[in-house]
Amino acid sequence: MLHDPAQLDLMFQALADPARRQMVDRLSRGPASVSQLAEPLAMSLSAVVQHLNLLEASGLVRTQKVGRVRTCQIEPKALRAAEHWINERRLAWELRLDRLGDFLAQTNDEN
Amino acid sequence: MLHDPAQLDLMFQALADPARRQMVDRLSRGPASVSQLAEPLAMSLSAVVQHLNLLEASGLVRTQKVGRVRTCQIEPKALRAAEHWINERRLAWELRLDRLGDFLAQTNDEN
DNA sequence: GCAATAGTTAAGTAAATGCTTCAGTGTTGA
DNA sequence: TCAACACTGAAGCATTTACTTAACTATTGC
Repeated sequence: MLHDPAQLDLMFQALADPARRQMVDRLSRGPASVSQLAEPLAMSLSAVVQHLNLLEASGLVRTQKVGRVRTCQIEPKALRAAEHWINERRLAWELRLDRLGDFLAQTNDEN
Repeated sequence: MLHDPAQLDLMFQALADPARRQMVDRLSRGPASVSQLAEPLAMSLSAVVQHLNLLEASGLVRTQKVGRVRTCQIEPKALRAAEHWINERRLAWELRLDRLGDFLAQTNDEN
């Protein structure tokens, strides 16, 4: 489910913006309201809400509104999906290098 | 070096585009020339070169030109840096959840 | 030498992005 | 009840992005 390309697209796109990464960073230390997320950022609350909506659409953040405050938290599954994508590619490359190394070592032995 | 925010910015931005992720995916299976990278993509070679330049600027891909062909390969260190950023945030969150779980279990025991 | 190959560069353009301000809505506490 | 609070949504705008085409350079193989 989390591996469908469209969702992956939204996630990486969400992580591409420094303000949004800062928000994720803040949320990694615990839940926060929209205003709390906005506080360290040099932009209007409205802008923060727009970023937050993107983060939520990407699945990286989940929010729930109680009364007038919207509380946000990280969705670790989504983070794991992004992590996983990168990890698979890196591992593929590194395993390839290993096999190449083995091959070279082996052909060296044969001399 | 690889943890400076500007570089991280470039990397996540580079990964945000599906065409560029496809290029990284291709490169995870081994080095390729610009034309080889372009082949499965529905866009001009020129567009591919522009994507490639971004990937190189981000540090995710290293290229070297021999004669008239530019050969590209993945830079696993950069991938690891992106992976690491995500992993740290996710772990921070999950450890927090664990501590919270422990706390709740403990306060439950006391009843 | 010269045509084909492999890539590069510049200029232009349409669409997307990251804001802003302003005018709301619903909630809460005194 | 009513002002302050916590957000929300729409419109507008400047910038950036993801392309395109077209003209170009440098290599290679015959």
